[in-house]
Amino acid sequence: MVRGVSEKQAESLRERKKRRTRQSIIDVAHALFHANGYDTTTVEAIAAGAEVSVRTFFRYFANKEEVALAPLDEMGELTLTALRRRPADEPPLTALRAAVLDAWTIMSPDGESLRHYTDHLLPIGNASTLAGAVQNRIVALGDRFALEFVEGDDPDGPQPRTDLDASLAAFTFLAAVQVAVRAWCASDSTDPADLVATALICLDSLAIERNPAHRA
Amino acid sequence: MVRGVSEKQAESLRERKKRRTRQSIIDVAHALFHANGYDTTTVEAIAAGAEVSVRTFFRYFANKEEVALAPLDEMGELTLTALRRRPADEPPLTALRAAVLDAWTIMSPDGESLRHYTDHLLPIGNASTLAGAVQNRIVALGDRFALEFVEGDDPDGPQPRTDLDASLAAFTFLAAVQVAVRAWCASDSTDPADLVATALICLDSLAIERNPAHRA
DNA sequence: TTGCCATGTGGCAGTTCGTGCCATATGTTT
DNA sequence: AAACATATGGCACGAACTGCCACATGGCAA
Repeated sequence: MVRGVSEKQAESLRERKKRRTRQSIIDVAHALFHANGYDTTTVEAIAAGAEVSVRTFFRYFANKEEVALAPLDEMGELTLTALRRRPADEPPLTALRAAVLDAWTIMSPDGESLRHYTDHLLPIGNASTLAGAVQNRIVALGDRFALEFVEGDDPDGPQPRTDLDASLAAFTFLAAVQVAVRAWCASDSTDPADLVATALICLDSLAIERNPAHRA
Repeated sequence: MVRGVSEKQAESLRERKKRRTRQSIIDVAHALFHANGYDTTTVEAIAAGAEVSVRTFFRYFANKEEVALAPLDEMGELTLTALRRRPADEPPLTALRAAVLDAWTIMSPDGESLRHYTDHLLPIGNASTLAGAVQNRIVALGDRFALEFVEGDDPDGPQPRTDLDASLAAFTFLAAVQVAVRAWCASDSTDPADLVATALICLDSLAIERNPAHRA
């Protein structure tokens, strides 16, 4: 974080307090989730640990799921940022593949940062209560991915095409990543590098089954 | 329903009552959802309409979502059954495409049966509260699809392959269908035939973006 | 410093979903 | 008709949220 110093003064005391409170809630919540599991951890306990009232907790997070999935959201934002840095004429699947690799590995070549996320998200992935909420985030992310491709809507570019194509690229991509994540979770590996490897396999074989002859 | 008569006697009075109660709950619930929306319809109201206690409602359905998505589950079972009728040596995506067409159209060439489902599911699709639960069903269905491909595990068949491939086929397929369903819902069409057409477009263009040269 | 205004916070009452427990009612079998 | 299995209802309870109002705290101007 070399830059960012210059704009630090713009943050008032109020805003700093809010940031700290928010982060404190997240930290306490994830510590409790890790220790006791998501379901058995009450909002009351989180609020007590973060030294705020339950009412205030719900002012920072709309529900218990939101605080649990904050790291997932952060990862999504990271990927989206990486996607926006790709050249506009790149085919969607190529750009997405590169973007997720950037977000996962470039930012931390040793995989430590990715591990930071997986550590947070692995125990949560086992909470079946959260599965629906996770999927919701993924769908929302897919829509934002798709928007990137139709927005760069120059008619001469080879890729942009229709909304349907953009959505298809985004959601097949996310399906591949999900398959990889689920396979990695099901395996006994805890090494983030294995996750990256699995994801690459899935992304590479995304389009291999092009049926030679369709029976319409 | 020509057959099925022979096994009717096997259903005792108790079982008949339970079936009727269950169906009554579903009917009342969906009528209320249609009239007032999912969120504002309380379990208490459903139970009252079906003339059972709230406690009994929760013996038939684990939660409010389950009764709302009962038609979706039924459609999933239909598709799975259709999939099992496909020849074992068919490529996964081909088989899935044919299966969903069977489930959607063959069983009712005029599209009336499909409309029956869309009528039930369209108002529910607008309830964002249910989005997560819907996704949960889809993931569960995808796993069952994938199982069909690895179970038929004859090493000489050209398709079965690894678990990863099976999952990829299932989930990219479901992603395409979802994109189609969402596009159809976003459009102003209420004609199920348009849904089928959109789904076919999505399924056909599933694998078209095979990037000629990957930059590994 | 003083005072005013905007905003963040806590507490409380209330709604809804969902569960455990036990008594009662209904169907089934001998 | 008695004995058994199972379905139902009612109640108490916990936990997630929400609306409302009073209070406290930070920001800003005279």
